[in-house]
Amino acid sequence: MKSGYNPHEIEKKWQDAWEKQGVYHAADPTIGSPSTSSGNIGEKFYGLIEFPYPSGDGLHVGHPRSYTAIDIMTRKKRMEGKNVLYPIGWDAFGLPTENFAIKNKIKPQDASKKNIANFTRQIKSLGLGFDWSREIDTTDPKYYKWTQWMFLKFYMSWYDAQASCARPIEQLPIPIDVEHTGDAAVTAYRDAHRMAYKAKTTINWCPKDKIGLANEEVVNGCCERCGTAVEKREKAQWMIRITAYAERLIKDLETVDYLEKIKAQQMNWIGKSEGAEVTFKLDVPGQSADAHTVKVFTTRPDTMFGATFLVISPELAKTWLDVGWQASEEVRAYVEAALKRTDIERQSEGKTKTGVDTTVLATNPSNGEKIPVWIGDYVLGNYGTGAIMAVPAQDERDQAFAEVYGLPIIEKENDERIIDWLERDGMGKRATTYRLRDWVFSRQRYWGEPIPIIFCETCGTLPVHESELPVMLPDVEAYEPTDTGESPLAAIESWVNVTCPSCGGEAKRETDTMPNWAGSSWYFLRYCDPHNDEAFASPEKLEYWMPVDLYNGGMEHTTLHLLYSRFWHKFLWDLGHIPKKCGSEPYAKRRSHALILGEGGVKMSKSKGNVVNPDDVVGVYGADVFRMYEMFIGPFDQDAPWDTHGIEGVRRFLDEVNYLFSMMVLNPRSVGTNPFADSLDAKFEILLNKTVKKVTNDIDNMRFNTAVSSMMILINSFDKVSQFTEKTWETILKILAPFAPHITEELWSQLGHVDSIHLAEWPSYDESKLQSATFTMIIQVNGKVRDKIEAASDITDEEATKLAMQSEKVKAALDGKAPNKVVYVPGRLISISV
RNA sequence: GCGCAGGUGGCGGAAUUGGCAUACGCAACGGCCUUAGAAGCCGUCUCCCGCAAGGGAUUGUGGGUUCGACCCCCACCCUGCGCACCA
Repeated sequence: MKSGYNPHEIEKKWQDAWEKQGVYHAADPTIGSPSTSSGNIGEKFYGLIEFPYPSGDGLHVGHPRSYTAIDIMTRKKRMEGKNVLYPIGWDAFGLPTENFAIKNKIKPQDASKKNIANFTRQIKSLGLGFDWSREIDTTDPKYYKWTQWMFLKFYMSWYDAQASCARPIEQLPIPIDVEHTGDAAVTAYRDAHRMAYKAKTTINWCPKDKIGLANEEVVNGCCERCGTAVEKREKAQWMIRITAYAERLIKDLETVDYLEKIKAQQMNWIGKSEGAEVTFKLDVPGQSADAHTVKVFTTRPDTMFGATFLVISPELAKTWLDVGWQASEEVRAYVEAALKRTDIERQSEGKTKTGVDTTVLATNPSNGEKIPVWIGDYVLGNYGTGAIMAVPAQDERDQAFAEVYGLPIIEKENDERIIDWLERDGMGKRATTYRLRDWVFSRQRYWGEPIPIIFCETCGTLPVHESELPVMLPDVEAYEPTDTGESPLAAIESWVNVTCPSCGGEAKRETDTMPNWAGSSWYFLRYCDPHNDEAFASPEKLEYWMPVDLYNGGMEHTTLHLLYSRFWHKFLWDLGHIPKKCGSEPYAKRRSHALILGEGGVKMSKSKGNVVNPDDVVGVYGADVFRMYEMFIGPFDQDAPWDTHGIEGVRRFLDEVNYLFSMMVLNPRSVGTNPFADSLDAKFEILLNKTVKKVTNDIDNMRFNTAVSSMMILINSFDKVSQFTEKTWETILKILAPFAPHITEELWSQLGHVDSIHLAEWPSYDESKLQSATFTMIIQVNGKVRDKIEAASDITDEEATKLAMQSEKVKAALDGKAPNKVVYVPGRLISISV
C-alpha cells in the first residue's frame, strides 16, 4: 500500500455523516399539491432490489452484487437531479427461521429480530444509499395488517371475465334459478366465485417440513426447500384465483421492459394453448346409449378423424366412480393405485405408459365411429378437461399407448373445417387452456400471516372485520408443527376460540397461515408510504412513486415472486386501491443479476466450505474495494467465480487513486505537476472525455465491469500527465463516486467541498473533445495489417490512398501489382486489395 | 423433446455493434528495492518459427456473404439454465 489508503479510517465516518445529513432520503410529494411533478423535489426514480430474507447465515456475497449495481445506478440518477427512492426491508416470515426457532426452543420473533439486526449491520457496512427511514418488515403487525386486509379483498371479490377485471363480490350477478333455490345456494354460488376460495384439493405435502406446498414449490416431485419427496394429501386449502389473470399476465408483458428470457420464462410458466373443447357421447354398459358425455381438450381438432380412442385421467375416473359408475374391479384398482402414486414415482417410470380399458364406448363426432375409452395416468387430471382424444398416428404419446395395448393406429386426412362443423352442431367450441394453476395459499405453520377468517357453525365462513385487523400471531413459548395436517395454531385454544362476529356464538379462527410469497407480493407499494396507518399507502404517494422504474433480482424468482406480485398489483389496481395512473404493471423494467460462485466455478455452499463472508472481505479491504470488485468481477448478468487474488487489482486501483490525488493535488511540487494550469494535456483531455462518456453509458446499460476498466485506463494514463486542473480531479471523483462512495467523499472534502459529492452534479462530456486531430491509420493489404501511420483525422479518400501507397511496407506487400480496390474508412483504416 | 443463454490466452473477461482480436484485471516469469519477507516499482506474457528484425496461425467445427467477420447467413458439435407425458 503506497498511499496509506486506509478504508477503515474513513468509511464509518462517512456512513454516519450521510445518515445524519439524510443524503439518501427520498422526498415525498406534498400532499394536496396539484401537480407532484411541478414541485421542487424533481422527477422521481424508483430503484428496487428484492428485499432479503434475513437468514441466520447472514449476508451472502451474492446479495451485494445486486444491491451495489442498483446503488450505482440510483446514485447516478441522484447526481443527475432525480428524486431517488432506493428502499430496503425484510421478507422475514418463513420456514428456515421457524425451523431454527423450534430446534433451539426460542421464539421465531426473537430469531428474526436477531437476524435482521445482523443483516442491518452488514448492509450498512457496505455504504449502500438506502433510505433507512422507509425500512419495512413483513412480520411487523403494522405491515401484515395490510397483507391480511388484502386477503380480505381477495375474499370479497370475484373475477368478471366479461369486463376482464376483479370486482366486489356484492356485484356478482346471481342467476335466477340459484336465487330461487334459497340462501344456501346463493352463498355457495358466491363462494364458488370468490378470488380467494376454500377448496378440497390434493395438495403436495412435505412430510419433513410438515407443510402443504404450492405447485411452484415442488421441484421434480420433491420439496424445493428440503428435497424430501412430496406426498399427496387431501385437504381443504385456501386458494387464490390467479388463473383468472393468466391472459393479462401474458398480454401485459408487451408493455414492460423485461429481459427477453424473463418474459419467455413467464410465458412458459403460464403455458397458453389454443385449441378446442370437444364433446364425445358415451355408451356406458348397462345404461342407455348417449346418456353421458365427456369433454376433451385438444390443440389439434383438425386431426380428429384419426382419433381411435379416448383416454381419461385417473382423477376424472375417480369422479365418475364417485357418482355411481359400476366399473370393474380392475378399473377400480387401477384408479386407486394411480391416485396414490407420488409424482416422483410416476417420473421414475419414465415414459412407459400404463392404463386400463373402461369398456365404455365413445362416439367420434367427426365420423360417428365408436371408439373405446381408456384410463391412463399419462393424462393429467388438472390440465384441460382431464381427458384427451388419442390420435396415435399424430402424437408420440398416444402412439406409445396404442402400441402397449394394441389399439388401432390409423392415418387420416386432417381437416381444418372440423371446428366450424362442431360449433354448428354444438359438439365443440374453440377453447384456450393454461398450464398455470390456482395459487395454494394455505400453510400449516406458525410463522406466517394468520388468514383473517372465522368459522361459525351457525353463520358459516366469515371474514374478520377490517377494524379488527391485524389478527395477531399469538405470542407463545413453544409449539411444534403437527403430523395431522393442522397448523400449530390449532392447538392454541385461547387464540382459536372466538365469538362469532355475526351471531355472537362460539366460533373458531382459521388456523392456516399465508405463504412466504404473500408479504413480498406488495412490499414495493408499502415503500411508497411505509408509516401510513390509514391505508397500505396513500393514493397520492402511489401515484407519485409507482411504477418501479427499475427492479433487479434473481432469475430464481422469475416464475414465482415476479408472477405473484404482478398479479397482486393488477388485482389491487382493478379494485381501484392503486390509482389508475400508476398502470397495471408494477415494474417498468426488470433486470437480473447472476450468481457469484465459489473459487473454481462451483456453487458456494457451507458443505463445500467455500463460502466467502462479506464481513471478512470488508474487514480486510473495506467496502469500496469490495463493491468495486463485485462490479469488476464480470458481466452483471453472467455467473462469475470469486477470486481472492482478483480483488487485489481493485485494491491497487483505489490505492493509486488516493496516491495520485495526494501527490498531484495536495503536494504537487513533489511530482512536478501543475494543478493551476488552465488547460489539460490534449491527449489526456480526450481520454477524460471518452471515459466520462463510457462510464455514463456503461452505468445506464449495467455494464459495470467495463466502466471500472475504463477508469483504470484513465488512472494508468496519469504517468504521462503534467498539466491538469482541479476540475479534472472533481470529474474523476464524480464518475468514481457511485462505485466507491467513501474514498471519493473523503477526497472531495479534501478539495474543500462541504456538501456531499453524492449530491453533486453528474459530469457531462464534450462531444467535440472525443477525437484528436490525428489518428493512427491502419493499412490493410488483402485483409492483413501491413502498416500503421499517423494521419490527420480529416483527410480525404485520395489523400489517404496516397499516404498508404507511399508506405515501404505496403509497397513490399503489393509486390508491384496495382490495387484493384481501395476502401477508406474515415478515422480508422484503409483497405487495399489486389 | 421445447424454450433461453453461451463457447475468445493459464484464468475472469474486452472489442466503439462489420474495421488494429486478446483492452482492463488476475496468475506466472525475469529484474530492482530489502538482512529477509510483505508491500511497492520496472519489464515479459495468445500460440508456433526466429538471437533479432520479421513471418505464419488463431475467437467451438465446417462452409458462405464481404475489400474486411468474434460480430451477419447456413449446417453441425459442445456447455449451462428453465420447462417437461400440458394433448
